[in-house]
Amino acid sequence: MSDQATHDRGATAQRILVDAAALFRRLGYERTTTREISEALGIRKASLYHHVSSKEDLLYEICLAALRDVEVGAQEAVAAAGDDPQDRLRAMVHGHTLAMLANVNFSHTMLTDMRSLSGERLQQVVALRDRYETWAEGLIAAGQKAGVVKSKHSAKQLTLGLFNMLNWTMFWYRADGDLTPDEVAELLGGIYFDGVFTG
Amino acid sequence: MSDQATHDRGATAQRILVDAAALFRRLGYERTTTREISEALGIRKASLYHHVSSKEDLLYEICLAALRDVEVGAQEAVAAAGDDPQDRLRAMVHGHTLAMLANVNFSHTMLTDMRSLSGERLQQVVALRDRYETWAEGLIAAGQKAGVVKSKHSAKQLTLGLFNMLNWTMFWYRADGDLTPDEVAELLGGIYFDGVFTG
DNA sequence: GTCTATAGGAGGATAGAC
DNA sequence: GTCTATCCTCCTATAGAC
Repeated sequence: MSDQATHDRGATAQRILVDAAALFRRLGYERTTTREISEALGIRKASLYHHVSSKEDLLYEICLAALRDVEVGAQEAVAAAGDDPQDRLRAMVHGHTLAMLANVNFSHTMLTDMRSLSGERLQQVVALRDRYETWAEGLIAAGQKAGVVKSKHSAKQLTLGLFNMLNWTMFWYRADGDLTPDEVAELLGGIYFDGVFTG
Repeated sequence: MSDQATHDRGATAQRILVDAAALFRRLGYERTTTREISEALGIRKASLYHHVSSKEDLLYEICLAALRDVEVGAQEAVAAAGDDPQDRLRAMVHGHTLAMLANVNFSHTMLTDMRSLSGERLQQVVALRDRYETWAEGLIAAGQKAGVVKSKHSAKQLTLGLFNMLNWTMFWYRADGDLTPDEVAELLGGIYFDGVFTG
């Protein structure tokens, strides 16, 4: 998790977020109890509330941190990639994947348990996600305009396909698995950009 | 839902599954209460238990039905496709996508809330899913052997990419949206097989 | 096959001492 | 900043009448 993510939080509050995200990924937000979170931290359940105002607050902070980290990771990679539309798209996939997998517990929680947020907070998280996806759609549209991305489908539809390819990864990625984050990015980008068929 | 899915269930029990799956997709399994399910059916909460032995039973039946429908849909499509490895892979994507979207509430619940099953039932559902994914991996491996699928990555890794591309669809697909199931299959297959870059 | 009533437990959150 | 004790609500599931 970036320092930026937590620059205004105490060290304990930050540990709570990290431990909670690990539990949320494993058990799901609704199934995880505040008692389990406190036990992971070695304190009593009531002590949590000195640092956090509610369980839903934890979810909210995790969603914001996850979205911000991926957005920053992808956009910095693209900014460093120069002007070539294909290079920019490859950089987006690489930056997105590395940021997502560096904090896979956060990304997983955000994508699958976002629905447990209530009212305004849900709308805010959805709006942030939509803003990011619209930015990605712009990269694809630029590629189409330059003639390097196929135009059989709209940029909107190709963006749906892009996030299909990227998002599901958190369900099977393991830090101790066969593939490094770089290799995952290379695999997914290779398929998305060039396909699996020869010729 | 296929008749096969439910040939040994009463009509009411089947309605309960359908209504429960719709609620589970919208709210999540853990958040959905038996009261909400019973209200969707127009009966009292206690009356549910005449048809179903527990809330978890509902989830279990939904997972089994979802897996079986997709597996049957994909395998029948492949059987009808003949011997060409590329045709067989295209048929798999088409059959899988149509079956998944025909019962998107079931597929969504299976893929996201499977983790709420306990013990033996979870293992059983995971084993069925793994069996299906291994079958799909075999189609890809056959394509590699025939030289029509790239061999830069292993069949296992290309299969991870395939289900990335397919599974996330249920998070955004809407029956009243822009795309028909056929168009979704064409979009996702087009990207997976041939990529989005020109040339 | 559906109902009313209730058991029995767990969950999130708070009060107030230390 | 952490603790013990407790409140209050809501949940799944069952009992037993109709």
